[in-house]
Amino acid sequence: MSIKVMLVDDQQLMRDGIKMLLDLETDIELIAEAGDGHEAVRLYQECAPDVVLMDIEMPGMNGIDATRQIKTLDAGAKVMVLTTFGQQEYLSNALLAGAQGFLLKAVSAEELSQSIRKISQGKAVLDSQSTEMLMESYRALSENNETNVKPFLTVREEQILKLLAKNTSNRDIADKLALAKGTVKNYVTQILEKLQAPDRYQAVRVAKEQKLID
Amino acid sequence: MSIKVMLVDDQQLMRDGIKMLLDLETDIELIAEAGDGHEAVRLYQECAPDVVLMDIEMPGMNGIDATRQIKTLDAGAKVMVLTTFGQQEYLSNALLAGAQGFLLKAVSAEELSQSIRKISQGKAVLDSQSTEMLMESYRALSENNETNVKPFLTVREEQILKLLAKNTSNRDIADKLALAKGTVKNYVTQILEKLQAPDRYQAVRVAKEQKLID
DNA sequence: ATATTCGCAAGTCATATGACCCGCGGCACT
DNA sequence: AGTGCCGCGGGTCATATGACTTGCGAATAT
Repeated sequence: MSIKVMLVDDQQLMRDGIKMLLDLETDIELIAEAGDGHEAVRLYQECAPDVVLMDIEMPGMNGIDATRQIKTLDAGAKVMVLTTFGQQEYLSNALLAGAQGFLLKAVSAEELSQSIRKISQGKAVLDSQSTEMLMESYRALSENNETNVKPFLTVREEQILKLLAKNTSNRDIADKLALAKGTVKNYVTQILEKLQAPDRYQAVRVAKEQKLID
Repeated sequence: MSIKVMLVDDQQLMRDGIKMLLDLETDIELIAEAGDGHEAVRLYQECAPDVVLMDIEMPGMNGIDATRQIKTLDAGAKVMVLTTFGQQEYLSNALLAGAQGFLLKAVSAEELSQSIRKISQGKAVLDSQSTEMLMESYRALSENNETNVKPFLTVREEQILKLLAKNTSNRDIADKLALAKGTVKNYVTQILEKLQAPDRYQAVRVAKEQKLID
């Protein structure tokens, strides 16, 4: 049983070239072609290909939006984005749209067919350059991620956290510290955010775990 | 010129196995072996290998810390982490420690030697399963990342941004809007954060690009 | 002419406030 | 009993303030 592939690209020449390459592979069958996003979505429903090769820059609907729509229609769809330019933004958008694969058109024919086989088995596919970019982005994001950088509370926040641990109401905390009730609520919200807790009770639990109090 | 590889793993058997595999490759030369992190760091400086194959779970210093140290000594070091278990945490830590490669020991001999060649050329290497995990993590992080969800300004912020665009000083903005100077500064800071700009001038530039003003 | 100091603009951070929303329990009206 | 309204606690958000830091240029001292 050969792998059924749909090819989406606005350039006829590119489509023809890829068609030629895939013709050489006995286990890969090109069953549909589309020239823009709308056509791609329509044809996907009609042909149910195993793998979609998706260009990004296209007139009408672009490849990212098309990918999103196809993934909405069929969460199991396997979409490999295939693009000339490896901007970080393209990669990011492709992944967020749900693509499992992302290749630059600079890849060799051999690499393309191997990648099609991989993605058809449900594996994720990324070329080296994009892997590098993704790693970089991941590092940058991790470092910025507030869950990593905000575990510590200010003096006021700690005061209030201690009262929370004694099950004190906002009203009572406000009286004790001579603050407006709204102010206390605000601090509680801050604490919840910093401790990644959904409410005051969980916050106290987390704080105890992390030895911030008691 | 063959690729000089250092192998770090606490299990003798694993080292011997990999040695055998690499012996079959004429362009890959195993020049050093270490059984824990400390030895790895020491030997790295002595032997200056092109590529380090690094296990994670080891007695004494683990592979993650060793990777971090090696990358501190030599930012251009090429470290490929090679591990039995593909936990998300291992992958994340390896990347944050600076590894360019991450492979599960489930890979084939063929894949290992190909990966060594790739990483020696400065390319990033990830096996399919880890690629999948990294994509997932990236998606999760991106969604939580406040830089993506906060492009919009409040009424006050917009007011102030417009004045910034006219090159107004904090003092003058404060007078015009009947606010304390500190308040204005605070709004400016918020705007900078939301627009991802380092200062007021860049903020205005970004705002114009994104059609938020003018 | 150079070094020092002073002041100011910009920016960061903790603090503070109230408007608003949501869910829930009690209470009145039917 | 059912329905609807009220009050209240909890939580989020925009707003507001001033203490503190830093970089820079102008004034002053050497």
